[in-house]
Amino acid sequence: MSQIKTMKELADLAGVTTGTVSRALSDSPLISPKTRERLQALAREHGFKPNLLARNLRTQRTGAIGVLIPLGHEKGQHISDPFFITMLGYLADELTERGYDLLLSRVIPEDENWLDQYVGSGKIDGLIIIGQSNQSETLDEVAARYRPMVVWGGHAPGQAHCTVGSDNILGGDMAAQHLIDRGCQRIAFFGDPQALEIAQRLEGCKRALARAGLADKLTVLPAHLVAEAAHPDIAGFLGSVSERPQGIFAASDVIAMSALRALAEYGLAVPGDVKVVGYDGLAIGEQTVPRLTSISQDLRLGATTMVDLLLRRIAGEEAGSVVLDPKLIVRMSS
Amino acid sequence: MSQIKTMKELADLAGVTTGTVSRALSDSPLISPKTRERLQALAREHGFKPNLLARNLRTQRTGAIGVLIPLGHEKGQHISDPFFITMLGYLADELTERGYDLLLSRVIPEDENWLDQYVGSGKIDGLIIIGQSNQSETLDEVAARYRPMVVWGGHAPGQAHCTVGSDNILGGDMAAQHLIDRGCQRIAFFGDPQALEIAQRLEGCKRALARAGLADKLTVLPAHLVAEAAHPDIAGFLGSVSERPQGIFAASDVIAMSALRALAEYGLAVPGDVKVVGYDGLAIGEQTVPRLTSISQDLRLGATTMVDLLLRRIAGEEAGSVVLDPKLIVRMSS
DNA sequence: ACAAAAAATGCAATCGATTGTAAATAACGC
DNA sequence: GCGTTATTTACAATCGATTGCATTTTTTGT
Repeated sequence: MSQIKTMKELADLAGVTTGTVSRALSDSPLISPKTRERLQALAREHGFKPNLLARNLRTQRTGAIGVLIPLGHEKGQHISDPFFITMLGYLADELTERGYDLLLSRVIPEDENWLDQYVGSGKIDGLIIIGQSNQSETLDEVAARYRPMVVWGGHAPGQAHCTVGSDNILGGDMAAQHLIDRGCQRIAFFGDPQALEIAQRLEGCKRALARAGLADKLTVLPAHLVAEAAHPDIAGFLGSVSERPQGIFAASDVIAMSALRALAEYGLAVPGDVKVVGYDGLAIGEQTVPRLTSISQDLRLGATTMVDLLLRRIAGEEAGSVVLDPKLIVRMSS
Repeated sequence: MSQIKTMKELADLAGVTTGTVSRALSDSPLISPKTRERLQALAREHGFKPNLLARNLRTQRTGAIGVLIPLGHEKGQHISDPFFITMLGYLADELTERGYDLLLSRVIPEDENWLDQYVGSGKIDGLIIIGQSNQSETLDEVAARYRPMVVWGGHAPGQAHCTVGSDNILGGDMAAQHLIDRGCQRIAFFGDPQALEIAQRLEGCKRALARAGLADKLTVLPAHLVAEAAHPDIAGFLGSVSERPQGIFAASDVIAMSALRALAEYGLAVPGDVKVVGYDGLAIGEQTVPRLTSISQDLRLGATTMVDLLLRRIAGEEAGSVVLDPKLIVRMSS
């Protein structure tokens, strides 16, 4: 019952060669059922697990997918951000279900070839990147020579990298339209449009307002994405603004939560005095007081789609970007 | 400028052997400064990155730490649970800072040797497990033969596996004492004591109540850990209980958030009618309305400590369990 | 019972790096 | 200039599995 660590040991024990053991353990048809049984039993008995590194080296696949979170324009942003975390959870579920491991790295894009560190190191079969941050050009460049890569984020015409994300313009439109339907005339947008996704949401928001003839009633506050940083932004805004907005469209649920808190601190009732709509549809929106109305992105579907596309790209197929439908979830804050 | 993929190619190009290239790239003193310069420049120029799998196979280390989340007693629990996620983020920060990758897997312990799947597969140098769930025996058993393993969770006398966690008994005591100090006479504990950590928090809670002569004023509700499942538990409890508790000690912040929402739905003011204390001190507690009082665990320190212990164990040193001090963070809910 | 076809196993190269040791080259003293 | 010691570099084994091909064993047909 000594510890069997390698195929050689097991082979010697059974009086065969490593080739035979390898075939027996992988249910090769080239092996007789009898010896297969015998070797599998022996392996089980001694708790033998083949070394995956060696296998991967030989087969040239690692069984791991890299997940990268580039933190370009928001240094303070943490992996523990609810959005990342939610997406990460879904990805982990999806990947482990298909037999892949998930290699997680947080990257601060400092030197320019931060992506090349990963790609071609042989550790991963493919790459999923959560959020474009402000690195769209780098992503485009790498996408040209590294195929198995999928990015969560906004899709723009002429973009070279494969993305999955919701229709941010439509989503922004829906959010603003909902506020208008609820009677809001003055609307504030909270979010920094230097990120592509947020810029698109703002664009949709403007479109809806223009349609309703309220184009000049919009205020844009480039709030931070990180909750701790967003709160002072918002509190400052609420304290200084002359005409209070009747509706707030926050570019993410995290920003919306900060807004809810700031509003409560100013003694403003939600949705009585101010109505609030977020974006993402995170589960955490169920737990706020009041529960948060939001544009939902169906991140589970997004994760599934990203993994699908990625595996097809790994297999050598062509697979283009996918734009998902956003959905308005009306809860209590509007 | 063709793509150089292996050392052999680079060696041929430079007219040396792979051994020389290997030494040059690893700054070996056995190499002349001149050729080292030359080879390093050549490698840079052609964007050559050594294959990590091959290196790892040879050096017998992988540079990756496995992080496992066993979901024993709560199948519905998701990796996207705020606590996991927060811990995961800190671990990712800490590990990447020390040059390790983080290999994430969610495991549902079905067959008994779920842990052996991981250990000895050669993919990881060490293992961090977040939460004992109801798998303490398995962990003890594996710890006996697999050294580089650290577990987040409760520490009990006679435990074989190395743990990092807060002093749950003390933390529970502090939470209950705080509620008592705030004038609460009837106290409810929300949490399922079949998990070790929660059982210990309850024990501390009872200790404080006994000290104040309130031992018979405690109600225990074995609420689920998952927010979606906890809410009906709690709403049902609040609807059916004859004497409303004045203070609620929730065994986790996630449960506390569900409690806040349920209380709001019943029209109960927090902290006016009912005071609430959570456990974990998650950032998300800053965003609730009202902001949540909680027993903080300093998860960042916990992550640092786990990684420290793990690396020492990998190096062959002995390293025992660490118990961290819990801290009361008073916010607005009590 | 024997040749031919089929099945099972052994042999050895391979994946891409690392590293101990041997060989070749350079540096040095006298 | 030659022997001797230092430096450099080349050679080849190694990590642990996979797999094409050669070889042996078994099965089948007659």
